[in-house]
Amino acid sequence: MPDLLSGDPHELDPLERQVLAVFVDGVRVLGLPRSIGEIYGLLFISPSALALDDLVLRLRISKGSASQGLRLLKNLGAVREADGGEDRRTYYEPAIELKRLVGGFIREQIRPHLDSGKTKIDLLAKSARSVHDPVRRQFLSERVERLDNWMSSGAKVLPFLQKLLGQ
Amino acid sequence: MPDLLSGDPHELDPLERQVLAVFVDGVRVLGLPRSIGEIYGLLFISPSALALDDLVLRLRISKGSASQGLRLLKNLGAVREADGGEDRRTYYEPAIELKRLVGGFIREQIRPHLDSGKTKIDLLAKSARSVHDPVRRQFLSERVERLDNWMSSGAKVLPFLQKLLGQ
DNA sequence: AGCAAAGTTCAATCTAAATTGAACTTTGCG
DNA sequence: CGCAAAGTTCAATTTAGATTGAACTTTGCT
Repeated sequence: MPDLLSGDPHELDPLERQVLAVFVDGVRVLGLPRSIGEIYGLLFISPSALALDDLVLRLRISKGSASQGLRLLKNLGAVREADGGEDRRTYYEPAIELKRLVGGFIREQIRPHLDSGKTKIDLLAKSARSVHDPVRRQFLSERVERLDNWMSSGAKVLPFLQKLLGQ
Repeated sequence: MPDLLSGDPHELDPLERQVLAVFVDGVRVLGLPRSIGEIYGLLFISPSALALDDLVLRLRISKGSASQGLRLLKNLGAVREADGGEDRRTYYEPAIELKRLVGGFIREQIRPHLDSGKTKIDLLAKSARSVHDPVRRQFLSERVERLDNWMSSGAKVLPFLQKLLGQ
């Protein structure tokens, strides 16, 4: 006799779908792929920690995706291994303190770009200084300096952001 | 007799290429396409305003791309039409005040997402309240409330961001 | 008005990045 | 140890979204 409500015990219920949609949207704004939003979203709305297989089954994504997604989320500090667990699987639970999420994102996704940007701009400044035409050199130097100021402002603002979002 | 230095008078010089690379990278972090970085970057490093055709010629992008890119940049307040100009073309120049760039980005790219997120979360809260199992309802309500708090924090932080980056 | 240059639109195409899945490595139980 | 379950890796595939280009509209000069 078939299940009265849904053909698959792993199927997500409507509320879970709604939550996933919010997170899929959220991570897209941050430039992260859909699967990341789905994984974090499901962990976020699940009352108990989940193993990789649970994600594969319930989200219908591949083991590869789940594995890579969990790694990224661990690196961001957005997910941690739950201690305990009966079997030998690793169970994951979401970090739900905004402070931690923001901190991880800044550390992993923002800072590296700021740093490599700073390097490129330093090189640019050098190139600009060695331009022969003095009018052009002057103009370029001004623009490069402005670029440099933007970077500094960005770097200065991050600690404030963290403080403001720290709980 | 061929040109001694480069086959094409429109070709970008190495310094211009470096600048474009910085902007292409920069806009990618913000989730915007490469062409946007190229267009803004070229305007940023050009001593005079440029017309759509200049962008097409120098960046070797299509008229369509240039037109759409300029529209987006105008909407962001990152580019404005230069007044004057000899012919009937429209010439564009970059907005170079960080305040303006940040403001436009927040208004066009961040706020809409925060707003639609808020809406979705309100719906979620409703769904959560109508869950029958009291244990599950309690859990869901807590999580949804947390989500709501995140949104509020995000909304509250934007004015500070603007203030900190203003000037 | 008539015309050509300027600019816009959007379906078709291309491309970069996400996802898959099968082969592989690791883990730890019996 | 030997084995199966768990997890990882990465080349191949798929997909989302950026770009193109040709048809179209708009603009303003003579």
